[in-house]
Amino acid sequence: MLREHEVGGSNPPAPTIFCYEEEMEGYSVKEVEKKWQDYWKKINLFKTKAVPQKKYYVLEMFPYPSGDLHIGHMKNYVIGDVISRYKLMQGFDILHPMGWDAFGLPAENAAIQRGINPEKWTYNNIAVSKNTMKLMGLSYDWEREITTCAPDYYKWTQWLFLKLYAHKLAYRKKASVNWCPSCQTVLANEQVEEGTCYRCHTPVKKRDLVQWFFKITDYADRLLEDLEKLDKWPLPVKTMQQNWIGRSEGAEIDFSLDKIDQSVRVFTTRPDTLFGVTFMVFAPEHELVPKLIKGTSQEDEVKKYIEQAGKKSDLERTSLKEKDGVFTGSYASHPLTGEKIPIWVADYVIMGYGTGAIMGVPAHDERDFEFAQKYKIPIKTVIRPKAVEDFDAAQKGAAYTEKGIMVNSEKYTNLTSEKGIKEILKDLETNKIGKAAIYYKLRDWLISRQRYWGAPIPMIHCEKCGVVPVPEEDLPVLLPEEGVDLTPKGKSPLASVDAFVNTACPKCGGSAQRDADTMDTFVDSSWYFLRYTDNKNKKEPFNKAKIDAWMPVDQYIGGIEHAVLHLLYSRFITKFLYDIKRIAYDEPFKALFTQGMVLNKGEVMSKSKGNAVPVGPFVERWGSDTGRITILFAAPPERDLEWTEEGVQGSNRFLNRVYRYGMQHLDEVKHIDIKDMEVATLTPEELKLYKNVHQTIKKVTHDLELFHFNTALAFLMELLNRLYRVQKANKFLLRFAIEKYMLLLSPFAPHLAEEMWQKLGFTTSIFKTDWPGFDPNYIQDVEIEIVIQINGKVRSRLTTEPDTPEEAVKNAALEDEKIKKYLAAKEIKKIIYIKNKLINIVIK
RNA sequence: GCGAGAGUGGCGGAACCGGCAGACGCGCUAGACUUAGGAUCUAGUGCCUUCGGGUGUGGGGGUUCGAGUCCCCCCUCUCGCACCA
Repeated sequence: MLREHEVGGSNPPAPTIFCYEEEMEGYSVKEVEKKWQDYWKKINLFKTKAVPQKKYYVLEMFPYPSGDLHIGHMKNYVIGDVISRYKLMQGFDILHPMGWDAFGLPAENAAIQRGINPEKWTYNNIAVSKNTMKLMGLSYDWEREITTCAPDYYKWTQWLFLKLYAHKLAYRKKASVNWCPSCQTVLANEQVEEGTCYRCHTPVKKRDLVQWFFKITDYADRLLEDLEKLDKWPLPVKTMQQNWIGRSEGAEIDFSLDKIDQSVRVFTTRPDTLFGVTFMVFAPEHELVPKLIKGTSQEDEVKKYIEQAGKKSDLERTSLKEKDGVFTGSYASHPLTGEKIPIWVADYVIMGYGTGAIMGVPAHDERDFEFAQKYKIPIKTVIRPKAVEDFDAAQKGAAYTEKGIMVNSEKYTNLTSEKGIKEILKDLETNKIGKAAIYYKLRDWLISRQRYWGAPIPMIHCEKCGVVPVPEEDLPVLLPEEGVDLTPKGKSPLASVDAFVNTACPKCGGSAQRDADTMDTFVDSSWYFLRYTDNKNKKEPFNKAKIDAWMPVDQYIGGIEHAVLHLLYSRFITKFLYDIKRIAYDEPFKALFTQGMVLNKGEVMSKSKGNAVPVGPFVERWGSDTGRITILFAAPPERDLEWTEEGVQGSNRFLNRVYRYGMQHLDEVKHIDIKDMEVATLTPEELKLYKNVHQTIKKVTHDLELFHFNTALAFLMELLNRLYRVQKANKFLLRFAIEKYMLLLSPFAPHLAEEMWQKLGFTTSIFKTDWPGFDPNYIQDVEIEIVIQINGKVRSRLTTEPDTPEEAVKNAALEDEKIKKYLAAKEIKKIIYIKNKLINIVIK
């Protein structure tokens, strides 16, 4: 018995596992798979057509080349490979490329820790990964390979930056940003998970820094609305994007201030609660706070509070903490009643959303309620539930947050919330103290990184001319290879490379400095799927005709972890390129499939956890086909999959059985042409098998369309079991069954299917053969079983021809011996007949 | 707290519109072939049973001739968001 740790290990393989057919000497899976991989390459099977007629673009998320690929990676690629081969056999012109998301921190860390050049490290890893992919026999067109850290790729990433800049969608601003102290760089909002860095899970800190942003918020509405177009995306991903964009409709309302001759703007989704405002809260970072407290008795206390709040991380400020705050000693006046409203500072209001100031309506907002209770601020009810005449939130001890009927609201009293919102907005607008507004949770995409191994931001800082873009013809701005100290010091390593930084201003020719930051690697991957369509173009990122011929991606496959990262960024960049008329589609991925993870001993398979099963040694021992079947059969692909030794053995057993069956009958069927088969001469038993083949073609095809690979394989196993049970059969029928069987199996176990195909005497690749169709005339079974129920319980069965009329079935059922026994002296109330399925006799 | 998804044998998982629950595989049991079996083949395998049958899809109720599937309530788990005004 193999122990689990031996899977893919270095033990010499047992010969019976290693061979499809134990009797055949020197016949190893390894050699057979190599043979067909070489053959596919030789005949250019996966070469992309320059001009596709009927295109199909299938793509798996490209990996970061960390070296050894493990089974978790393999799952992603195998799913894509099945689809690609299936579509190929259906006559599509396929684009199925692969590449490397090659910029990123691990290369830099390896360089720091072990003194290896990041470029060298990365290209070594690419070589290893690529070699492993070749062992898997994946159907990539390697001519289309791209590498994001190669200058001929990142030149165009920089080009993209310049285009965004030209359209005012790339800008620089000072902002409070997320800083990861471990990675020593800033992060975009999407890259912070529960207050920690998505990569290393160190709690992030806030820092005020000048950084480059992409204005993704300009696209918030379209990114949200167009989710509706993505009917072939999984709902959870769409929901996550929807929540992330976080659109809310409401109003901006201005409150005038007593201390200074300025008003403060708040955002609220509930203008109908305006009469319930009993206080205001400003975020500690709000720009007006210093002005408000200047010279007051509260000044010191407020300053102290702000200072403390500033020290806390986001996590400490938000999670599970009782709200606190301080009174500023200052007041605002109510825009409609003129009432004096006390202004507080509290860190439950954050600068990052809305205007950084809120109107406090404790009666109708849970957070405001909690705050008001703590500081004994009045709670004034202005909305009542429709069904309750006199409602008081303070008495009830909880905020009423639903919509309802307005009360205590002067002329608006007795209006519904919906009506009241409209009326109040109208009046605010007339008085120019408020208007309808829509706010988003989505923030602009912070793309500067203070690290070396990324695409340099193509910008130059000139004392005279300000920020000047590098002219397009000067791209790429190359990363310096010499004299770079990579040790993180909180600023970009490039900043201290004089030869890189010092340059001439493109505008005035005077001395100037290059921007020393590099771009977020998610910028690299936000457009890579476009480059595959024209990966060798030296003049432009892609040719218009070529990209329009291939885009959008028909089927994208990857992990759900990119739901609001890569997938959102890619949609944004695609829409931008559509707007500047570079591409004809404004959504990059027509269909998305998110596969589940591979677990080993209950934990996600990963190198760092030490439970990764590397693909190389595994394939070496068991073959790629066995790995593919194990992955595809064990669970539906969207679900997590527990990798087990038993699963591997079962899959290997299945493939051996397929091969053995083929070999057993090879002599018999080798020279048969199925065109000579006469279905009319088949015996009833043979006809049944013939129909089984047609039924299997139908079911496997159907399941492939739905990504139900596990059930498709179950049907193939079932058919194989039936074939084994047939002792003697018509040669033509056997040939027919084996041929169709190999075709159906080929997307799943391509090497074995190709091998058998050749043994059957074919001289062209099985993948150049049409996917089999079924004859609808041979789908229905020769005879069917009808269940006889009494009061819904199965009591007997009868066998009959399909579509037997109701009367005949009824009579037969009533004549059934077992049934008769149940019916003795009972009154039949009614009989329900479901054609070809069951008959239910209802008795008293 | 909000949002999404899921709960079916010893295990992974099947079951289209409400119509035979447990396909297929693993594991297990017995047998065959064997020097051997960790190969292969055959048969069996939800649970209980007095061998008639009873019972069974997280728990409880309901609709229906009939519910894993539809409706209501509750429990558990996974994932995402998390003071979003």
